[in-house]
Amino acid sequence: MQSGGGARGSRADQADQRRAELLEAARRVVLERGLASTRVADIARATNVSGGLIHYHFATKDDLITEMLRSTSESEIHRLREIVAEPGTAVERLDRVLRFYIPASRSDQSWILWLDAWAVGVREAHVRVILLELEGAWIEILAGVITQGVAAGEFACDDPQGAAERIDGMLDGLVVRYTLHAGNMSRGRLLHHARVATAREVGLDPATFEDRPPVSES
Amino acid sequence: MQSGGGARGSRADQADQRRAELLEAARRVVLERGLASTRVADIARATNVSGGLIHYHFATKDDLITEMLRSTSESEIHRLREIVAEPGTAVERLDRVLRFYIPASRSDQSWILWLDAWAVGVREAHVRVILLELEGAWIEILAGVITQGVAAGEFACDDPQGAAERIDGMLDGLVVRYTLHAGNMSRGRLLHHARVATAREVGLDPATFEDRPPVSES
DNA sequence: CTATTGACTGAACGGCTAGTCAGTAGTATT
DNA sequence: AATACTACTGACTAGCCGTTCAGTCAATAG
Repeated sequence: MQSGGGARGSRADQADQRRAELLEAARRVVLERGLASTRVADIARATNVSGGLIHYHFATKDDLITEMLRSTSESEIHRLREIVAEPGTAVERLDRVLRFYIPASRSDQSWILWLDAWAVGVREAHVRVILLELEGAWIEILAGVITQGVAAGEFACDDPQGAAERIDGMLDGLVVRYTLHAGNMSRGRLLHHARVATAREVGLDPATFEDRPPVSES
Repeated sequence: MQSGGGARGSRADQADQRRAELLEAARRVVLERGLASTRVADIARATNVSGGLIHYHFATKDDLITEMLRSTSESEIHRLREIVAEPGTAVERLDRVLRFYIPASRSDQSWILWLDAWAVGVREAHVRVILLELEGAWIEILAGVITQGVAAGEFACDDPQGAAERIDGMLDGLVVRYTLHAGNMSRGRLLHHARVATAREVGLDPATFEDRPPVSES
């Protein structure tokens, strides 16, 4: 006689909702204060909840943080897959991926999370797994778009996997520079670098990317 | 205790030597345990010294860590400058820089330090300054070699600064991948990527780098 | 010689924080 | 209505860790 109807007020739903709320709060707090300075009490305060409740839903702080990283990674991968699935030429879809990679502005701090996670991932295998999945998805999707572009005759590239790894690596490194020293690397310059290097990898004139109209028009 | 070999007996020298010893121990311990898990007591133990002595030479733990990062960065920059100063064609010197960038083996963990430092640098400006100097030196030196190669007629590149930024970024990103998931990125593949992308940036056939006979390196 | 300074020790302090637990209120079950 | 269960609270605890400090010993100065 379980209340299988799944009404919004059911206890199972309430618990799931609270868990999601705590994960989201954890993400916000970690972005704001950094992983090393984030306390369980900070996350509790950000949710207007007692400290004890955190440990009712998550056995340890590590569990909470790890699940937060996992859910963030999964949602990034999901959005990325949506973005490449949208219609367009391979050039358009590839450029969309590049623009999605790069923080929209200085206030977009989502990359800070991964800088923190890299440092933790060096020591903790379960975090490393999440990072590997995220980076693997990026490379796989980049390689897929390139392969499709080659098949469509848009690109010339005899090693799409290698090209994807190089592009992904370059973006990672440049975003670090952008995140850490925004004064020395504007978003425009970052995007320019991404497009120049990508154009070379797929055998196009860099202007092909640069000159694309910013939004659909006409 | 021991008063060294005679000339090094003075108290000022003793203090300097102890400071250097503590910095070096701090570096070893941080590489081994990670920045977040490094305790003052760990560094004291690694030096066979009391915990109190650390604070006799360094006001706070942060001071010690920051100075350790600074001295490590400075010595890396110094070695890098030596490497480019050695004679050879621009191709040879550029390839030497690439090989110096990439960890010699899995046991070369020096990059772990910078992964930790990136995460800290997001929050702390004095660490960020050190990172900016280090990355700036790399880019400046890469751009210098490329410019010289262009002048010598070896390279074709109309934007050496941009090329250096892209190469530096790609190396950073790929080394992260190598450090975190060595199973997915061998040193050979990393070096291959570096050479392919660099060759494209300076207008050479990638085989130019690949086919060079292995030169004894430091 | 005595006085002073500098390097160093080891114990102790105090602030901080992850995790615990007994209790409460509200909801589903019988 | 009585019972059982679930989400939640807030006070508490245990232990970690940076920092301090009184005191020791050797080297140097006067």
